[in-house]
Amino acid sequence: MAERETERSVSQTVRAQLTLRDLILTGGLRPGERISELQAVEVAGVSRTPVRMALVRLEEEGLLEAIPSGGFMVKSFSERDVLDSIEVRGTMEGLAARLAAERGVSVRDTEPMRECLAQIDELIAPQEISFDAFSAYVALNARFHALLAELSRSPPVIRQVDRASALPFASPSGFVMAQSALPEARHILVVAQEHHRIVIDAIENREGARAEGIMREHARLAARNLRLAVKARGPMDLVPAAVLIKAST
Amino acid sequence: MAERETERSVSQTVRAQLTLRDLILTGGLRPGERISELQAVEVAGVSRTPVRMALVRLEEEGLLEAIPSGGFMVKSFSERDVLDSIEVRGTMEGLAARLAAERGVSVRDTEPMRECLAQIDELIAPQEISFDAFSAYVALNARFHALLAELSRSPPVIRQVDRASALPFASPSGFVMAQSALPEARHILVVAQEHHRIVIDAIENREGARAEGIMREHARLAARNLRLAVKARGPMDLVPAAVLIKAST
DNA sequence: ATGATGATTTTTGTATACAGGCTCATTCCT
DNA sequence: AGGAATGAGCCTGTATACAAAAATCATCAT
Repeated sequence: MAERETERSVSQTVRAQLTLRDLILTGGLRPGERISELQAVEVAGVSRTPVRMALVRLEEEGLLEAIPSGGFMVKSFSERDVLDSIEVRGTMEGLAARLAAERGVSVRDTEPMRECLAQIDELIAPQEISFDAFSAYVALNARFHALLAELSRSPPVIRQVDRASALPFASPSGFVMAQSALPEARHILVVAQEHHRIVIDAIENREGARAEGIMREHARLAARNLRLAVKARGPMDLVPAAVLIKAST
Repeated sequence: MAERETERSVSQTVRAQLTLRDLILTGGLRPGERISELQAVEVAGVSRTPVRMALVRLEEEGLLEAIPSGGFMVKSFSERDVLDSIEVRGTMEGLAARLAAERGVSVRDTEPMRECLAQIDELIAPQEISFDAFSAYVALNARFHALLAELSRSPPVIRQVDRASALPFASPSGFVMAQSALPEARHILVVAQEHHRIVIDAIENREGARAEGIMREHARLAARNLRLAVKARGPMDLVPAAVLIKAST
């Protein structure tokens, strides 16, 4: 009953996973809190089997932690954990970029990325960037990073990049919305775009070290955004999974 | 019935996971072959629920691949995939070493690693290394690498290192047994031990770049072992999951 | 008042039954 | 003879029932 049209064809497991993930990310469950399967069943509106499946998937995603005596609890992250997760993602993207550069790519491969680049250019051209433009940037940025990983042409590398980007706050666009309220917003986006441009240039010129280095630095932009957002004490509601980040001790 | 004493207390899920993993790694299932749950139930001797759980876990481990229409198949890897997986592992271990170096460690932290070092020294001292000594090396080497990851004191980094090492042929000791039959065997072990020594030295001296670089190079030793083993066309039976590696096209 | 112990109650782990979908083989039509 | 359609069998996804283990609460003893 009350099943939404949009979710009608997907499996119960996926539906439960989406529902529970959303619940965790919006703070419906407190970090450290044990997730009762029965409770999850009520929320998701499916039976225990797909709920259990969803919990396992969310654990591998990094949002949940297995309790030794059984069951799962919501994971909590220190600010340091978040910064390290970003560093891990940057390291993996650096590897992807380096391999792409070392192994060479055709102009045909980088074409869709250049398209992304151009579209982002348009978005950040005006002096004042609208909230909607930030949203559009998030999608475009995610696409750019996905394409970059694929440029490595290495399934194992792509897989690991994806896993490193799974945590909402570690993902390439994790803190973009958070910075939308910051005065430094446009500046950071301009710098990020410069990074995008450089990594493509480096890859096309087969400069592996340069490509790797710029992607690592690029990820650290997200780290800087986090620190700025924390210091400003305002835009944190805009960062996904902010509720999972426990106050620094 | 016929339940082994050693496996009596573990959960059915873990038992199924161990059984199926072993079956895959020893070639009981061919790469690309669909794993029937019913068939897995017979093999593991438990019901479908824990089998299904085990299959999901083996998928995240990287041994299985989900089939879009449902179910799982045994994953197959090209030689390039294996080499890339090793590179991923080396990159993550490099990150762990760099962070350890940059953030500093106490002598108390590196003490157990120095113990490992000393024990390995004893093992590889004789000119001829026995098969048993190789086995002992595998355990000691695994312990050293685990300790190194922990030196980063970063749960996200440790987690990602572990995931990168999960594939048998990507693990730090993946190709050690394979090289036991190689003439270059002792030489490689001596060089590997030198790497171990250097990474500790670098970390203690807070030389982040050096620590990172040496761990990357250290992982490439495994890559070299693979190539040697493939060329020699003999010791491949000793490498775990060799059956998953499809002949290079 | 505090700690321990035991019973109750909830929760998770496991097994199994059922239904829908997919695969494959057979057959029929062109 | 080749291809498409149809049907049967099997397989996976889901729900639910049952049992064992864990957590909680109350009661009793110190």
